[in-house]
Amino acid sequence: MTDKPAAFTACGGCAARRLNLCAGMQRMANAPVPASSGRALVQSILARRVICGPREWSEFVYVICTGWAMVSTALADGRRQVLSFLLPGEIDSMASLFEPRFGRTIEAITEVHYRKFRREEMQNAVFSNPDLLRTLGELCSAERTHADNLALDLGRRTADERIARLILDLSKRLAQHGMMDGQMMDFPLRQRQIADATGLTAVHVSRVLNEFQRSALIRIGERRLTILDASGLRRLAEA
Amino acid sequence: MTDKPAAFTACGGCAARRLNLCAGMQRMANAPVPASSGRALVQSILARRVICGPREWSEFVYVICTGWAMVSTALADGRRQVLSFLLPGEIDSMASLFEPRFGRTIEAITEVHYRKFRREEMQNAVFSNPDLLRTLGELCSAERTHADNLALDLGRRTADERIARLILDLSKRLAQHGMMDGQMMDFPLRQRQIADATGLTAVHVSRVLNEFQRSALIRIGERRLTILDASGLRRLAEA
DNA sequence: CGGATAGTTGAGTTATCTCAAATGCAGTGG
DNA sequence: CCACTGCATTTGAGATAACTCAACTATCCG
Repeated sequence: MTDKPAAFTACGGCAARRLNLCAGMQRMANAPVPASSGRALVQSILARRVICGPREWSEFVYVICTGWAMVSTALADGRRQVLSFLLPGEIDSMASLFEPRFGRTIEAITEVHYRKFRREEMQNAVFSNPDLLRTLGELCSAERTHADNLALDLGRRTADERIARLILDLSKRLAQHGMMDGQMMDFPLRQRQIADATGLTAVHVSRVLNEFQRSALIRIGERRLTILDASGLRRLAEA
Repeated sequence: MTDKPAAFTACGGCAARRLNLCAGMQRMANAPVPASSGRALVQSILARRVICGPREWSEFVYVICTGWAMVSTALADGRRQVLSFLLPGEIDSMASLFEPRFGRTIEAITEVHYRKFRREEMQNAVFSNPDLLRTLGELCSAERTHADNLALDLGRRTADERIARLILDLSKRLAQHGMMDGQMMDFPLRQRQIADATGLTAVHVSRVLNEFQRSALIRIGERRLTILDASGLRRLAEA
């Protein structure tokens, strides 16, 4: 829970596109903390810690600055569905700009630096700036597309397809952030988390991932993933 | 494709809540067509017809006035996922207020009367009225909740749970529209459509539905559904 | 170093799917 | 009005993708 303005250089430069906070909002993310807000709004949190719990009424909107986070919902009996992984510059949902989002948990996957904006201030900023308003629309639209694809994945695609698509989606988003090292990327996800994102079990994820490695599609190790055969992977995913 | 202002009385009175267009927008739905728009914006369409195709660039936002419609995405090989069923007063997605929604098909399930608003006019109306703006936020939030639940259903719930929940969700929404007749409701859905909404096959939907009937939870016939044992159904759904 | 967490692998199970045939029902055209 | 065609539903039988359980190993973290 320390102030770390230095950490923000990481989100300054990237040309965010899809679920990301685009230019306008990124500017906000990097802006100095408004004098009006009486507390430091920049936070850092350890891997695996909860950033915002499902029953927490929060007056803040959270923006990831560095690291990976995830958003999930869960059932009383422990079944859990990951709704999205958040990369730097991303927000848990446009909807949280309007109302606190009950039932969703945001947690850190790696160590995360994030920034909290008072919902009200953020709303005012957005609604008073036509530029930001347009951005809002685009993000809303992108978010909807993401939700649609998730439903299509979970409802209609096979395990292989879902996992291939997850890998490709992450690599694409990381590339947009300039976070790909050739075909290699950071890959801090646990198989359990992949399972909860794809509606599978961890055991099955393990089998599929190993099958992918045996077929020389990808290579995983040291918490990093290399795409060896992008077109093969895409063929699997596009089905 | 005829003008049918009379049809709108049906959407005038209901206290819309979740995905519905609430008070403010309902007022818009019932307002006279702006003189500026050079064509009749009220349409009627037969059951099973497509209202807006997946590749169609539409400058309109569609609001259902009477009847049931559905929104879906599909894969090239025919696999299809229904994203939501639309009841009177509902809009396909808040996001369509900002951008045309490619990849989604809106089709009529029953005969449908719907209204088209020019996206731009609707945007202007919403952004110039703080009341509508608040409504927008609520709807955005409700829509996100719906999407989250859909993912949780498809990824983590059993067939029985999904189907029980679909029935309860529809009955709840119909009740909000004053469209329940005691425990009885219109139920124009084909099993194929239920299957595509729940990520199952039509054959399996048939089995589950019959099992529900054998257990005296529900009763289906004549395109109507009666909930015989609401608490039993809820117990199944809540898992 | 030691305990906890994460990943692998095998064997057996099951929810759901596929295929297929039989029946019902609705709309069409003669 | 009826035969005809096409869709929707039901039901059975068998197949399979993904799951569960369980044991083992590897990796991480304090």
